Amino acid sequence: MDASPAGRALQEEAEPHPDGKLTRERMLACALEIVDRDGVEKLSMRALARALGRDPMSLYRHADNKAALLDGIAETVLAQLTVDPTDPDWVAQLRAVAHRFRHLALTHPHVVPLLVTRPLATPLALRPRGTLRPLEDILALLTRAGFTGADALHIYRALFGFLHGHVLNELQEIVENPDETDDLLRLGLHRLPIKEFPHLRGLATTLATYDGTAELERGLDILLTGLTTTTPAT
Amino acid sequence: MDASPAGRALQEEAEPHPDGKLTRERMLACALEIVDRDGVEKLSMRALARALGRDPMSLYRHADNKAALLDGIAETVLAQLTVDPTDPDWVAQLRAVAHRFRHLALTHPHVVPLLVTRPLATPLALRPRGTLRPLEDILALLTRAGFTGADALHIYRALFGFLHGHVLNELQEIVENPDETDDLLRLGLHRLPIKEFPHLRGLATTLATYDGTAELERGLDILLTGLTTTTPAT
DNA sequence: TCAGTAGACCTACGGTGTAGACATCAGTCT
DNA sequence: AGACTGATGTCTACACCGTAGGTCTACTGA
Repeated sequence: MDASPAGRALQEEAEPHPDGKLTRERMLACALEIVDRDGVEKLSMRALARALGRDPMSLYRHADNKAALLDGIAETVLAQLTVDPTDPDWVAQLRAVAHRFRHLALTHPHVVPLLVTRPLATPLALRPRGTLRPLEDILALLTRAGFTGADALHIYRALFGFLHGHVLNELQEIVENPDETDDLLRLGLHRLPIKEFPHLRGLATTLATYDGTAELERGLDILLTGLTTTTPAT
Repeated sequence: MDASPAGRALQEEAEPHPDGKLTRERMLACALEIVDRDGVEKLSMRALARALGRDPMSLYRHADNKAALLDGIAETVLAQLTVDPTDPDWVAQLRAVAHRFRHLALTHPHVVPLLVTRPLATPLALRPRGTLRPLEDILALLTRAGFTGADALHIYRALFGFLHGHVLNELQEIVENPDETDDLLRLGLHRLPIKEFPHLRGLATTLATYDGTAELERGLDILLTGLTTTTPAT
C-alpha cells in the first residue's frame, strides 16, 4: 500500500526506541492520545506499549496498575484546569473556571468518564496532587473573598457537582443521524410509542438544537445568584 | 472445613439448574447483586453465569453484549425511580424525586458510575425505555404546571445534572480510617505538604463530617429558588 | 409426523492484566 | 579498578476475559 521499506502491513505507531528513556509524562501523554482517539476501552497496557515501541511490562515501572494509569490520565487532564486564587472578583473567576472546565471536557470527551468516576475509587487525601490543586486554589479564592472555610467548601462542591453533571449531560446529546432533516427521525424518537412518550416526542426540535454554552451559562446564573443570596461573604 | 457432602471447596453460588428458565429479569437481578457486592469490574459474563448455575453463553440469549448487560443493570436501577406527574406542587415533587434518586444511588453505590456514564454510549432515543420514563414523567409534571416544553427540558437537565454531580460528590467522601480520632490523620490529609495545601488541611474537620442530606437540601434550595425566579411558569 | 425454532451447552480464539525471573546499564563506594 | 546497588527494560507464563460458531435438546405449530 505504501512505500515503507520493509513491507510490514501493521501500523507502527512509534519507532522501536524513541531515543530517550521512557518517562511517566511521555507514557501518560501517549495514553491520553490513545484515549482521545479511540476511547478508554481501547486503551490496554499492550496497546500503549506498542504505541511507545516498548515492552508492555516497562509500563509497570511508571504506574503500579492499570487503574493507576487511568488515574494518571485523569490527573494530567485535570491539572490543566487553572484557577487564579488572587482574582478579586470571585464570581467572575468561578465562571471562568467553569468555562475552562467545560472546554477541557469537550477537548477530551472520552476522558470525562474517568474525570467524574475515578475519584470514587480513591479517598480524597490519597488522590494525586494535580487533582487537588483546583480544590485548594478555589478554597483560597473564596477564603480571600471573605467566606468561611465551610462555606467555601460548600460552594466548591455545588459548583463542581453542577459542572460534572453539566458536561455529562452535554456529552450525551448526540445526534444519531445528521443527514436526516426531520428532527423526530434524526433523533430516532419515532421508535418510541406516542401514547407512552408524548412529551418527549413533542420536544424533538428542542432536543435537536442543544447549545452547550448557553445551557452552562443559564445553570451558572441560577447557581451563582442562588449562592450570593443564600450565602453572603464576610 | 464444612459438612458439605462432596468436598468441593469452591463457592457454589447457585444450584446447577434453578428450576425454571433463565429470564432476563433474573439475569439482571443477579448481575445487580454481584455489582452491589463486588463492584462493576468484578462482573464478568463468566462470573454471572457461574452465579446463575448456567453456561456463560446462555446469557447472550438475553443480552446482545456485555455493554447491553451493563445498560440493563443501569436501567433496572433507574426504573425504580418513580415520578408522580400529577402532583400539583411541582417543586415539592422535584424535591421528592431528588431524594429518591439520592436514596437509590446510596443503595447501589457501585451502580452510580454506570448510571451517569452509560448514557454517554447510547444516543438518547435508543436508550431502554425504563431510562426514559423519568424524563417523560418530569416533562409531564412540568408541562402540567404551566411550563413550556423547552423550559421543562431545561429544568430537567439542570436538576439531573445537579443530581448526578451531587451523588458523585457524596460517594467520594470516603473516610479512610474510621478508628483514628484526629480528622487530619483520619482523612490522610497529613500526607499533603502544609505550604502547598493550607486551606485543604485546615478543613479536615469540615471534610470529616459530611452530611449528604443537608448538602443535597442546600443545593436544591439554590437550584429551585434560582429556577422559580428566572423561569416562571404559565 | 415433521419442520422449525428457541434455549442451553461446548469448544475455541485472540485478547487482557500482571506476577516473577532475568538482563542491562548508570552511578556510587571502597 | 572492581564490586555493589538500584533503576529500567525484556521475556515467559498464567489465569481470566468477551464472544464467534457449532451442536444438542425440547417444544411448537402445521
